[in-house]
Amino acid sequence: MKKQQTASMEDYLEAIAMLRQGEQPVRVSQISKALGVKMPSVTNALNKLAEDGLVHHERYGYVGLTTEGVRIAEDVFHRHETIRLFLSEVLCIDADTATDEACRIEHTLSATTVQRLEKFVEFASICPYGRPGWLESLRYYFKHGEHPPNGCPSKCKGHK
Amino acid sequence: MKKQQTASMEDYLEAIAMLRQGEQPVRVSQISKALGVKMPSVTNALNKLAEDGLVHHERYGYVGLTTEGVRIAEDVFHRHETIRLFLSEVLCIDADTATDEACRIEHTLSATTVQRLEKFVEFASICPYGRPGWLESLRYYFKHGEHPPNGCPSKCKGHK
DNA sequence: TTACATTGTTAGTTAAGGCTAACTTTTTAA
DNA sequence: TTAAAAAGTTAGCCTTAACTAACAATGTAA
Repeated sequence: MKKQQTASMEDYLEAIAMLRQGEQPVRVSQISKALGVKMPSVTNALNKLAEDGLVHHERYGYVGLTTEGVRIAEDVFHRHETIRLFLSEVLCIDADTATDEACRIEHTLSATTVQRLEKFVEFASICPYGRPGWLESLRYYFKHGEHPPNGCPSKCKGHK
Repeated sequence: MKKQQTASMEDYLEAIAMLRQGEQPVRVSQISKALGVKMPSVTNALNKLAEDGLVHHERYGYVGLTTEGVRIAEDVFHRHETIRLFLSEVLCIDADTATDEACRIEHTLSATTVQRLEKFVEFASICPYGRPGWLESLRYYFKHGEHPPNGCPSKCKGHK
């Protein structure tokens, strides 16, 4: 029953979950806009997802997620956010690119890798002594292609 | 002319480039084995790639890459290696999983992100004072879910 | 040098997932 | 309250990329 969904189907589930957060009930046209596909593609996808027990969708009516659908959507979204944060916070990729890229990678990363990335971002941001020196140093390295001349900036001591 | 190749076509180019490094001339059967697809799929792919000017392939004969084919294959391989190294060296993903995962992600990462990842791995490994303390600290964090009790281990001083 | 195994190709099928065109249902505004 | 607009669906088509079955070429061993 819990068959693995394709990247495309995961995108539909994720989009529905996002739209559900607004006050409006979710409609085919909204999903279409959100994903940049035409409405017939949405109808088609919803039929498949309904068969798999992940959405409910009455003809010409509203779209909703089943419990299992919510579970998967949240999982995808979690992967998305983890990747986006990593790209943005650690690799200093600009916000829009990071979001785009997260959308593509979120479907191909293993659970383990996502876990590690998550811990990594955590490690980088919840440092007990403020932003760790190595992260400053990394940014310097991104910019200049070499380590800072005097080693880490002052905060490295704090991190130690 | 330089039309963007699909993930699948990139895989074929990459596989051919790998096989070319052995002493044997590259054959359809080898590509088939290397990618885990049947021979007709290979023939089909080679026809497309030949049309795009990326491989040459005489019927019932050897397979080779054109200059442009080599360029793309090397680019894919470079992405692959960068990702694999990051997963393996920084996130401590085991070797086989890292390779598998790199195969999937290599097709979806932007050039910028690959560059940053590359610099990151470089930053982490070519530290002027030996393995940086924060990397040890990161591994501790992976294992125990929290920063090391006494801050970085001794090598952090070295890094600073 | 012929018979058989291996290798490669062709033709046709399937599945996913997009699209357009045409039709139906629902909503809205005159 | 009815006509037009908007929203949704259906049907049919296209592309990618795999597959099997059947056929063709090549290589090898008796």
